[in-house]
Amino acid sequence: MKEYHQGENFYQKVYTVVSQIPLGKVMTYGQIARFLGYLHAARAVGYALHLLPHGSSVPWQRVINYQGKISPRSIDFDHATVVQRLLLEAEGVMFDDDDRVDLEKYLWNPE
DNA sequence: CTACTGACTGATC
DNA sequence: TGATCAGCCAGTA
Repeated sequence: MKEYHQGENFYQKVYTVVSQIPLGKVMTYGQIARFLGYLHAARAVGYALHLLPHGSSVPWQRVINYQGKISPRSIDFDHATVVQRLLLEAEGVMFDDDDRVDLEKYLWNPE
């Protein structure tokens, strides 16, 4: 039996990886997907985080896109994106003039 | 089961 | 360097 859609297992893996991102470090959606064995499941990773409730112990703010920028989710109510940047800055992550972070410096590579 | 969407990425223009 | 198109995975209609 093939198990193409991992379902909740996939989400759990995403949460587990994100939870292991050290403070002051960040990861990209694609990197997480590849780490889990999915080469192009970056969108699914973002979906998993989007389902994450507030108050969760998962540091969702440390997950950004490959450009090093925070992905906009709602043009109408993007308060979360602002909060995400503030949280990262509070952790020591510096944003440049283009609102991007230096992935070469802050990207965390899981073992 | 098919179609569309979404916190993405990589290739092309 | 910046915008556009297509591909991929999971979820919902």
